[in-house]
This record gives sequence, C-alpha cells and structure tokens, in this order.
Amino acid sequence: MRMSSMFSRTLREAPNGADCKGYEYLLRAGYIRQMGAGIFSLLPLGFRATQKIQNIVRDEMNAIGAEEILMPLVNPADIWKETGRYYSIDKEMSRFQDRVGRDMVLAMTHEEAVTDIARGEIDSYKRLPLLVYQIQTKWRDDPRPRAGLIRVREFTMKDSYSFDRDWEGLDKVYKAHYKAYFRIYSRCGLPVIAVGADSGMMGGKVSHEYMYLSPIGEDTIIYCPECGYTANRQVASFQKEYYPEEMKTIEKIATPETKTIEELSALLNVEKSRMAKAVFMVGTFIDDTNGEEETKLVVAIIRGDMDVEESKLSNAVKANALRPAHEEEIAECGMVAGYASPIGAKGKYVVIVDDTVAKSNNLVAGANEEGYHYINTNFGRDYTGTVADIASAKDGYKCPVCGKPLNVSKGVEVGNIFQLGTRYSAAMNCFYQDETGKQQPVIMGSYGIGIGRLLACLAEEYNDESGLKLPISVAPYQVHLVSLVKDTAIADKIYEDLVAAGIEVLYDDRKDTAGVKFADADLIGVPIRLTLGNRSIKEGKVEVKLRATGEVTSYAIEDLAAEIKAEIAKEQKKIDEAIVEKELN
RNA sequence: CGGGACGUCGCCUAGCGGCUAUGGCGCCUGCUUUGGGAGCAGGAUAUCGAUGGUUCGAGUCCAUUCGUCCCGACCA
Repeated sequence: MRMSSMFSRTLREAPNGADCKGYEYLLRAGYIRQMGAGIFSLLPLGFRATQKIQNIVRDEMNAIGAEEILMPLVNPADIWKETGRYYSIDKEMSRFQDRVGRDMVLAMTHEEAVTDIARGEIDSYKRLPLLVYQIQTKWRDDPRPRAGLIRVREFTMKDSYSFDRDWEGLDKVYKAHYKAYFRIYSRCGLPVIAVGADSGMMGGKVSHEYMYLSPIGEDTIIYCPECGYTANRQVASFQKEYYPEEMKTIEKIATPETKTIEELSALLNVEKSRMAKAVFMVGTFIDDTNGEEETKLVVAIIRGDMDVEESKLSNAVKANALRPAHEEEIAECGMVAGYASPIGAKGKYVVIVDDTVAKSNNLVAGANEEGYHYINTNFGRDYTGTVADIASAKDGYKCPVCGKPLNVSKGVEVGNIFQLGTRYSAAMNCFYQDETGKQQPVIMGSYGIGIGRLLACLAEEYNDESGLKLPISVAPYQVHLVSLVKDTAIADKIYEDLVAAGIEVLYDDRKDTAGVKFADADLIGVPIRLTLGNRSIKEGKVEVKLRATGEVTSYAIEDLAAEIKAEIAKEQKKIDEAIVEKELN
C-alpha cells in the first residue's frame, strides 16, 4: 500500500477522551475512529490487524474441527421468549418491531439462534457431536462503554457452539477450546491466564475466562502465586476460619450512636470477626416463562471483617438483579439500618448467611432497635436462613487449595468458555434420540472471543513512547518501506519487488520530510522498517530496523526480497516458539 | 440510572459580558530544504453542539436539550 493514497492519516495529538495509551495510539495511528459512545469504525490499518486476528482464530477453530457459519444479527423475539432471556435480560438487549409489528431483537449472543438451527439438524445420536462457530457483530447496549475498544456496544466476536450427547463429549470439546484459546492468544502475542468464572446470564456450571492482566482491566482476579489457583473475584473462594463454641444466652445491650462495625468493635472491645453484619439488597426475580417480575428484600449476613461478594449473593438467591436497599425498604421488614439483624424481622424477605457466620457462635448482631445490639447471637437458634459462601476474597486471604496468601490483580476478559449443559436445548426442545429410542436433550457449550477487545489489549501490551509495536502475526503490514530519496524509481522498484515476492508492504512514498515519515512509522508500528536514503543507496543497501527492539542491520538491494522474507520468518518464529500449550486437567 | 467534567475549523487550544473569535498542528500556492514531526512568503477553513432566555451587547450568564468522557451502579 502506498501511503500517498491511504485512506487514513495519523494525528499528531490525541483527541480528547483517549485516556489509555493503547487506545490513544490506535486513534492517532489511524486504526480506528469513533462514531458514538462504544461505536467504532475500523480503518484500513485496524481492519487489516483485525483480519489477522480473525484468521488466527479461524485457523485454530478449524483445527479442533469447528465449521464456520454466519447467523443473523436480527433475531425474531420468539426464540428468545422460549429460553426466557427475552424477559430476564434488561436493556442490554435492544428490541424493536418489524413492519407488521412482530417483536424482534438485536442478538447480543447466539445461543438461541444456534439452538434453533440445531434442533432442525439434530435428530439422532448419530449426528453428534457437532461444533460450529461464527465471527460476527454483536450489539449490547452497555450502560457505560469505556476505554476505547475495551468495552464497547457494537463489537465483533468469535462465538462457537458445541452439541454433544453426553457430558463426556462436552468435556472433550470444552478442553479442546481451553487449549485452542491459549494457542490463539499466544499466536497473537497476548499473554493471558485462564480463571474460574461466574457463568452470569449464560447459565450453566463450569466456565473459564481468559484474562489479560493489566491495570486497565475492570475484572478483579484472585490468584495464588504459590500453587497457581486463579479465579475471578466474583467466584473466588478462600479458606475461612470459624469460631465454634458453646452457645451462650442472647442478651440485649445498649450501644448508642454505633452504626458501623468499626464503632461497635471499639465500643464493645470485640473483634470484627466476632460480629454478624447485615447487608441489605433488593433482588429482582423474573419468571422466565412469562416475564413477571417480583422484588424481594435480600438480607445478607456476613462476618464483620468481610465484605459480601455481590455475584455470589446473586447466585445464592437466584436473583436476576440486585441493588442496594433503601432504608424504608429495610424498615418495612421490621429491621433498623445500622442496628439490623434478621432477629425479629417480619414481612417478605430472604436471608442468606455466609458459612463463617453459620459456623461461628456467640456473635454480636443488631437488635433492630435504635441504639441496641445483641451479644451471643447464634444462627439456627436465634434466626435462620440459607447458608452459602457469599464472602468476597481479598488480598492476603488464604488460598483455598494450598492455604498460602492470595494476591489480587486487575484483568481484561478477552474470552470465555461455558459449559451450558441443557439450559438451552431443554428450553428450546433440541433433543436427540439415543440408542434405546429415548429423547435426550443435547448437551451444549458456548465459547467466545472478543476480536476488537483483543486488538485493544494488544495495543495496550505493545507500545512505547513513540507508538505501537505490534507482533508480526497481527500487525497490519509486515514491512514499512520508508523512502527518503527524491528519485522515486529505485524505491518504487523495491516496493514492487517486495510485493511481487508476497510481502505485505506499507510504502511511504509521500513527499514529506524524514522526521514525519519516521514518526508515523513508529506510531503505526509495523514490525520491520526498511529505510531507503541517499546514504545507503550509494552503497547499494537498504537499512532494516526492527520496531520492537530497535535492532538495525542492512541488506544489499539486489536479493532484498529474499533477505526480508527471512527477516519476516525470523519474527514469525519468535511467535511460534512462544505458543502456549496448556491443557485443562 | 446517580455523581462529576467537557463541547470553539480536520486535531489540539486561547477566551472569564464589550470592536472583525486566539494561536499551534494539519490543509492549499510558490520558492527553498530532504536521515527524526524543516524554513520563508502568501492563502483557505468556525452557523463557538442545539434551542430558548437575561442584556444596549452572549462563545462567555441562566434554563432546557443533545452529545462525549470520567467515577459509581451495571455488564460478557
């Protein structure tokens, strides 16, 4: 490509709002342009980089036997009503009506669509297993897009769907994805870790997320440097200590003006770990079959020294959504904020008790009366509720596997894999007949990779003060030919020779000064830069500089294509040698 | 959906009630220059996000609204 006729151009200054480096460079180098909140266009450079990523993804998906398909972005709402997600998903999913008034949705994922197709294809166990994938646009009307391509509303996603007759089959294809994903990310040059995850709106049991560890990430990862345990904080567990002892008599004591755990701990001279803290949320519960909503007060009881992990709580009560409760809502159930406990509560509420509280005795708790607390409260005797792990893991807590202190890091989720089971097949009547003639629901899995987000993470990982420096496997071009000579004949000839040799060349043939061309080359970040100047031309040579390392060599102009091909192969080899092979045990 | 900030030419930016709305980059013309964002000379480009109001006078103050960004809620 000749830069003199390239569609995009570079920006010298970062547009307002570009607050992280990778995003700033993608904008300035002309990879992407913003059109609205969370809505972006890919310019030629960004499009090419994205194509490279997609082809790596295709390669690895094909390698595990997946077939590529393309499903529609617009879905009839009917199939989403079948699974109930039409009702349970809030405004993230955009809905509209077609000209005759039929309900339609913009698909934010394709479990419904693929299951709808699959039920028409699958009738017998002989048709299983099956595996398909697509690379397609998703629309999710996120309330808060952020950080350039990291969190957007419209994005491209690779999503695959597996269909098996049994859990063993699902396990096999799940493991194949687990491994293939590591190969994909490492071939793109992105370091990731796989973590145990919450399955969220997808439903199902087992799931993993692929995380690029970075301060710009929004997810919190808990990991053990000792044994390698990793999990999203939403589901991370840890070793807890309990304080079982002989139950003592419950007693009400005056604790004026002590609404917080800190104040209470100081006043009574009792450790925070010996208190039962009540956290109030209002849960929304939606009936999947008709969309009817019900709200209920959720009382979470946790030890005073810990915090409630909302997603754990949400899973424990099986709520569609949780929000903090207002003081009046708490009062309606007979509880007093600041001095609250389930003891003496009334009305419509549900109590979830963390196991640390359930297995400890004689804890301090609220008396539901302004200025009073109870001492020696005991779960089971004084109040009841559902026992679950709802505690949030923190830095320094003990690893659930080896007991060593846990660490915390921020991460960006660049992919996920879910074992869906029969969540969709059962709801949508996707059954097969087994050898005995019995109808069985198909066992499904779904597996996603955000393509644009992957590019954004790569831009974040590979940059310096002058711009991007992407790995050759994902860079928009392999070679950037910078011509500084007036007489274009030699440069044109080199360009044509390289292109003829099958090399992807970005050719700076513009009538700009050397400084401008070098600055743009650094910004765009093509891995191999060839400089053709009067200096080197006299010697019949071209200078070669690697963007990533700054390493400089030079090659004779004759035979250049062969040398450059070898250079490209060397760069590619670095990537190939670093491919991560990881199996799920 | 709560809290905050911001909208002035393609990009960045000045303006703080008063004359024809700054400056830089970029762009166009000419000459010069050609290994790290060149120099000189000339030139074009803004319905100051929109609407309404206050005022003799509004980019500037007020209201409404739209948009974008940040923090939170939320989310894969």
